Parts: sequence; C-alpha cells; structure tokens
Amino acid sequence: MKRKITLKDIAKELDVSISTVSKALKNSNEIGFDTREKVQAFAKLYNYKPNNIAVSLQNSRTKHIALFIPEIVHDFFTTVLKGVEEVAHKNGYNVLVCVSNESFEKEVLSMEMFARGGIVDGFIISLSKETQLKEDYNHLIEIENQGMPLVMIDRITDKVISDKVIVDDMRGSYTAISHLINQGRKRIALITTEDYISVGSLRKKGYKKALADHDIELDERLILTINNIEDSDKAIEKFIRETTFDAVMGVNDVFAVVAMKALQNQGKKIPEDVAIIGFSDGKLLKYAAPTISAVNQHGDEMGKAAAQMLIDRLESDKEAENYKTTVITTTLIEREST
Amino acid sequence: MKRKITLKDIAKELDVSISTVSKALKNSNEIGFDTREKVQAFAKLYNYKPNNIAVSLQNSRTKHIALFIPEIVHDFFTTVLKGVEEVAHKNGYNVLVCVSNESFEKEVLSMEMFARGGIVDGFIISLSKETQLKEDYNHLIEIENQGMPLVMIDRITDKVISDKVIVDDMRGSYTAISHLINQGRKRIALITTEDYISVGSLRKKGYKKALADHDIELDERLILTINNIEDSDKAIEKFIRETTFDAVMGVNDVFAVVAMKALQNQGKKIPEDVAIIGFSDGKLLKYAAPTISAVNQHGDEMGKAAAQMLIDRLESDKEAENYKTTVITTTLIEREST
DNA sequence: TATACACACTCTAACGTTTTCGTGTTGATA
DNA sequence: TATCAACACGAAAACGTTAGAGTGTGTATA
Repeated sequence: MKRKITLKDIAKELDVSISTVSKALKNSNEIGFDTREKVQAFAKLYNYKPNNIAVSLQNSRTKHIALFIPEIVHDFFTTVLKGVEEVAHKNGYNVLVCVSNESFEKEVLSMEMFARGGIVDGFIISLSKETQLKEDYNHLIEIENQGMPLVMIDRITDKVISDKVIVDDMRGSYTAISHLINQGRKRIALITTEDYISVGSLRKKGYKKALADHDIELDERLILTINNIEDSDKAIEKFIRETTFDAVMGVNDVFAVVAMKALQNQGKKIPEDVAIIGFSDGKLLKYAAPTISAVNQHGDEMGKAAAQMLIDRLESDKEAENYKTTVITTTLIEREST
Repeated sequence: MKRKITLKDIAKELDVSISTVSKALKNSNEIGFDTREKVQAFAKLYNYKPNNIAVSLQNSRTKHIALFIPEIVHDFFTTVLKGVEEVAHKNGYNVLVCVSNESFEKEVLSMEMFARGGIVDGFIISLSKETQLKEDYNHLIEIENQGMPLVMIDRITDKVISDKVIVDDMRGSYTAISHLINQGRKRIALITTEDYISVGSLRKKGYKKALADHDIELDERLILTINNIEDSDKAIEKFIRETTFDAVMGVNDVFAVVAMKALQNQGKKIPEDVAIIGFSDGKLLKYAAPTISAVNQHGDEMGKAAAQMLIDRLESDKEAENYKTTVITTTLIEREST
C-alpha cells in the first residue's frame, strides 16, 4: 500500500514549512518565485493531489451531490442521471446515486444520513411513490431548514418550497391528445396511474383539457387507472377487450406497448384501427413494430437543468430565496403508430 | 443555515470532555453508565450524527465506492448499477457513479482524481471501448499499486490482475446457438461488434464453438461485424437483404430487434422463417412483437457480486492477493422468436 | 498503613488541509 | 545610523473526530 504523498512530505523533503508548500501550490505571491517553482515541480513529479477529505473538512464542502431517484431501471430516470452526471462532472462535482425503490423509508433514512453526516452539499430528488402517497415531506423540509440546497425534479410537491425542474406534463399530454384528435380520432382512451403520482395526474388533466377544448365529451370509461403495477399487463388486456376506442395514450412506454400488443392480438391494425401514443425517452417505443409515437420528456435536459440549478445555488453565497421552477418542454415524436 | 451539532457542542453542554462524549456514544465501558445514558439521550434529542468527513479523515476510509460504466442509458449497465447500489447501501457504503461515455480520457482522468484525492475507497469498473481498443491499462495498474481495491466487471482485460466478475459470455452464446441448432436451424447468422470488445469476441467464440460441436460448417459471410454503432441499423438492413439464413443472434438487444424488423419488412415470419435471439436484461426484447428470446446476463447479480467482492476486500485487512474471478451464469429466456 | 488497582474521566496527538497572524531578513529612505 | 516597508516564509489554530496515554479518585488487598 503506497501511502499517498502529503503537503507534509513535500515540506520535509524541500525543507520548508507546510504552509509554504500549501501557498506555493496555490501560486500565492506571498511565496518567492523560486520556491514556488521548486515546490510545484516537486509536486508534479510526485503526482501530488490534495486530499479531498481534508479540504472538505476545512471548508465543509464535499463537492458531492446526491441524486435520489425512485427507480433506476427506467429509461427516463436513466437519462436524468446521465444529464446530472454530465454537468456535475463538468463543474467538479461528483454524483452519489440513491435509488429509493419507491420506498418512503429508504428515501428518508438515506436523506437524513446524507444530510447530517455532511456527505453531500446538496440534493436532487424525484419523489418515491410512497412519499407522494403519504404526503409526508418532513425530511425535505428538514433539509431546507439545515440550509442545504434541494432541487426537486419530475415527481414533485408544492408542499415543499424549493427549486424545481419539471416537464410540462399537462401540455405534453394536451399536445399528444390534440394530435390524435386532429387526425380524426374521436374515442381516445387513456391508461394512467393513480392520481397521487403528480405526473400521472397532470397528464390526465392535459388529456381532459384537450378533449374539452375540442368539444369531445369525456367518457370516464375510457380511462384505465392502473393501481397495481405488477399485473398491469392483465389489467390492460382486460380493458382492451371490454372497451372500444380509436386511439389510446399510455402515460409511460410500457403501458403503450402492452396496449398495442393486446390490440394487435385482437386483430386491430395500428394505426389504421387504433392510434397509439406513449410517454418515453427510451428505446421501447422507438423499436416497437410499428414504431410508437411518443411524448419525449427529455430526461437528460431535466438532469442537466437540475444539476446546474443546484450548483448555482451552491456556488452563490447569497441566502436568496428566489426559488425557481424550470419547465422543460416536451416534444412530440411522431412515429408510425399515429 | 442551522449549524450542525458536534461532539464539542454536546461536551460543552454536558460539561464533560469531547473524548468522553465520543466514547459514551460508542458505548465504551471506559465511561460510567450514568454518563453514557446522559450523553446518548442528549445526542438523540438533538439528533446528533457524526460528521463523516472528520471520521473519514481520521481513519482514511470514506465509505464511498466508485462505479465506472461506459454508458448509462443501457439496460445492462443500469441493472448493474442497481445491484451495486443495493449491496453497497446494505453495507453502509455509498456509490459514486462515473459514466465514461466510452472515453479513455474521461476514464483515466476521473479515476486518477478519485484515487489520489482519496474520494473513494475502491473501484468497480467496466472498461470503455476506447480503453479496450488502446489496450492502455496503466491507470488501473496504478490504482492497484496504490493498494486500492479494484473489481473489474463485464468488459475486462487479463492484462490487469484484480478481482473480476464476468458473465459466461461464451457459454451463454454457445447455449443460445445450440438451442437454435436443436430446433433444426442450419444457417445461423451472428450480428456482433468488433473483436476488441471483450464480450463481443467471447460471444463470437461461443457461436463458433457451438457450430463446430454440431458439425455445422462456419460460413464467415453469416457474421456481420458492426463497426460504427451510429449506422448499425442500415448495416443490419443491408446484411439482411443480401444474406439468407434461418436464424440470427444479436450480441445485444438493439441488434436483435432491428434485425427482426428488417426481416419482417422483407415479409419473413418470425419464428417460422427465421428465429431470433438477443442478449439483454431489459424490456426491449420482452415487449417486442413477437417477443424475442434472450440470453439474460443478470446485470443485477453482477453488480451485487462485484460490490460484495469489493467490500469484502475493503473490510479484510489482509494484504492477500488471492484474486478471484466470479462467473455469473447467463440464462436463456425462451420467447416467441425461437 | 502502604500498595495496588479498577474506575471514570481528561489530555493530547493525529488525520491533511487552509488561512491568519507573526517574524526575521532585506534594501531603501531620512 | 535609525526607521520602515516590502518580502518571504513559519507558527499555529481550526475543521470534527478517534484512540492511546495519562490522572485523580476511591476501594480492596497484604
């Protein structure tokens, strides 16, 4: 185990004090030119890198940020992570990933440990389902009280005041449904999640508004609410067997593709008999046969925006409370299914 | 900004020394029972959590591990991350994610900074393509020389001696091809990556061995090597137009699904005319129409195994060099395409 | 009554930095 | 020759913790 070289080592070797070395490496003009040169050359030669932990202890900044996501095996959150990682690294920050697995408890526990332990400087979080269901946001409020920056993304709550990055879910949904209507679809079904999930409910709102604005009467029977993700496949199949419509939107990629398969099994032609649209940043809809139109949420953009907001907050010393909410605009990707 | 409570605060408040508090919290019987009780109660009341940075500085262990992956928007690596995160958290470790984006430079730079800066205690890495192409592994060797544990996964090299977790790529491929042969397929195509990618070349080996063992003559024209991932779609379509076969295996999920679509466009029936099989842990093949058989690599198992190996190494004090290579067995998931 | 020793603490150094303040040496100025 | 900056550097405290080495009691042993 080769011990790492420290300021002390350099100091001893060059017969100067530790502070001189420290200053010389920072090119402080408090130190003579010759000494600076000498120290820097030596440090370079021995590949000296300051011990981050010591630096952190000194200025109580770790240069780490935490990203909490409910689920990692999910195209959207994956792209978010990619975006966060990119701008974090560009700014010299590292990303600690915590997957809550939709569990309130894990979210709370990890968050508290990260915060009180001084492990990270700030948080980016997308709420777990359980948290949204319980509506218990004390851990987030506690974070804020401690003065740690927090950026909420995608699955947010307005019970907590903080920076936020969201997608224009309602608008995305509205646009998608309008697109279907403009193509002459009359009976448009929606496969969605339960209302407590913020994005799901917003998408439903967009759906309803689009119908209303185009004078199509809302038929609640055309809305399928999945309450148990485990057997969503069966629920969707049953729904499709028992309901007739000429278009359907799923609030994610799996719902859309499962619906398509069920329809195809029924002998329906896509898009002739039924048009399909989903929400997704991933490959599932892109490579389906036929390819399925999608509302793209631009997870990477969200990640980038969130990371940038967080870092800005961290680097600015002002206590300012001008919290911002950035809205990422979705784009409709038209494919064969519509 | 509420300052965090420290040992010193507790000590002052309770009029004892800092060390007494420290020991009391650790339930050291060097401290009287009453004092212990008092300190612990107080700490609990004020929700004291030790400052991790100070602890890290003290024992030069950060309880952080780094996971280097070439690409995050990729089902396999996503499941790996999930596995790593799970066992890391279970053992009190945090995961720093670094996405190399297949870039040698980013891999090297990040790695050096993580190592010399004392940011993490150990590494789990899957090599970037560029690294595998260059065959320059000095950064990894350097890590090992520093005495930092390193676990290589999936995309590995035997130029570096370390713990490893791999999948039985060759065997997985062999089994898949044998499965096709047993179904009576005679002309089996392979869509693969260039040889410098370790897993791709192993899968090709398995393919060849399976053919040989079943007395099927190898026809090099049935092997398509994708050298530019950007226009793999076109390359695959061209290949399918110009080549005839009754089965095809893709070394990943996209190759398989693109091949299927191209075949279907040609009017081929799956699996009647052509059987298809891919490598994947994700949803793409599962939700394709028809569903596509897959060699499942169990990324989560790999992640778990790798994290466990790394942590074992970190927690054991012995300098032992009995490096192990864990092989995760792939499983063949038979679906409609075969 | 001297000795030993367990007990319950406190002191101190250490981890590797950064930064403020202090200090000895120059060379220039009055 | 006394005075005073400017210069180049060192000493020390601080960040929050841990752990080994003291220290001062009180009680049991010889």
